[in-house]
Amino acid sequence: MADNRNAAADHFVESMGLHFEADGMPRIAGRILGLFILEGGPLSFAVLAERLKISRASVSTNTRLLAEMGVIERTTVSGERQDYFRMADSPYVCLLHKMADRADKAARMTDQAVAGLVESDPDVRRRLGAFSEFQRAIATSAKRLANSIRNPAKH
Amino acid sequence: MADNRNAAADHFVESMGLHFEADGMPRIAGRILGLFILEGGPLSFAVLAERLKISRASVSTNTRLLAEMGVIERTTVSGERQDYFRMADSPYVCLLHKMADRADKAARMTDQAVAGLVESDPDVRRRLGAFSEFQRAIATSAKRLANSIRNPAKH
DNA sequence: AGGTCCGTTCAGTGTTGACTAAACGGAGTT
DNA sequence: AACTCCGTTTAGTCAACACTGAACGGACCT
Repeated sequence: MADNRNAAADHFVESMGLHFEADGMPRIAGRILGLFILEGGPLSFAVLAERLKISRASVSTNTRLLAEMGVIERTTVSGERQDYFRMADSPYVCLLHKMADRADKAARMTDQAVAGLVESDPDVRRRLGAFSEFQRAIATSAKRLANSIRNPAKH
Repeated sequence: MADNRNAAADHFVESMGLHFEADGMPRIAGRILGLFILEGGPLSFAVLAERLKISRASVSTNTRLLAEMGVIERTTVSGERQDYFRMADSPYVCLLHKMADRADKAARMTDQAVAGLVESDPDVRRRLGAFSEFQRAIATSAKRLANSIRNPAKH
């Protein structure tokens, strides 16, 4: 049967699950992405549930999560009632944007703290500024990487 | 009293806790780092517990976590039996290294999957290669950023 | 020795969140 | 209409883990 994948593929799917989990995301979302990297082509809702041995509810939740992140896209197949999914054109760019957003948020939060300080100890401002700069550096670095992926005219 | 900080400072400490929690780390670790950014100077074990209103057990666990990450360092004060902690010289570089390590690990994991494939569908190899490249790009980007922080002789 | 001040470890608690099963609603088919 | 095939939502379960209190052990002082 076609789903009798070899051990390396299974291990990859599982590792992607753990990698996602270490990132604070649902393990199943990682497994789904892993399966798409391996299988590529559009996969149906039902196939995802069957291949990964997960409930339809988990498929629904995690496909939506991945779709909102921009990693996969929902498609349809003519003559089919089922939903199908396929990888987005630039599946990884959105992950970088997400990283950049989080860092930007932390930077803004820090700047807000600086603005709200009553005291003016220069050391405090310096340390807060250093952290804010650090977060902004992460954000710009992630954005730059995202752009270089979008148009590979760089090198 | 000296610990009657203003609201902005308290809010910053709490926000750092949430920021860390969103990263999959203990909330208390973030609060401790936030307090160090604000207070700077060496803080004693007991002061950390008192200021943040957390148990000594939590202080023990999370200071060790931050120390292992390289964000803070354990110090001593002459004539004092208590442990003291202060921010490391480059507190944020280690965070970048940690990020780089995770990406490198994912890249290696992916390459391992490629090596273990029995089939040779070029599309599968291409997609796996793209993901591996993506992770390696993150790793090198993080390392570059770490270096630029270490010696700001850049740009 | 006893006593005090430390930090760590361990058992227990509480909470968060992923995951599931079942109920639900919508759309197509008969 | 009733029926079937979908995907979503919701209530509930389960496991992981942060956090605490208490017991522990080590170091210093008397």
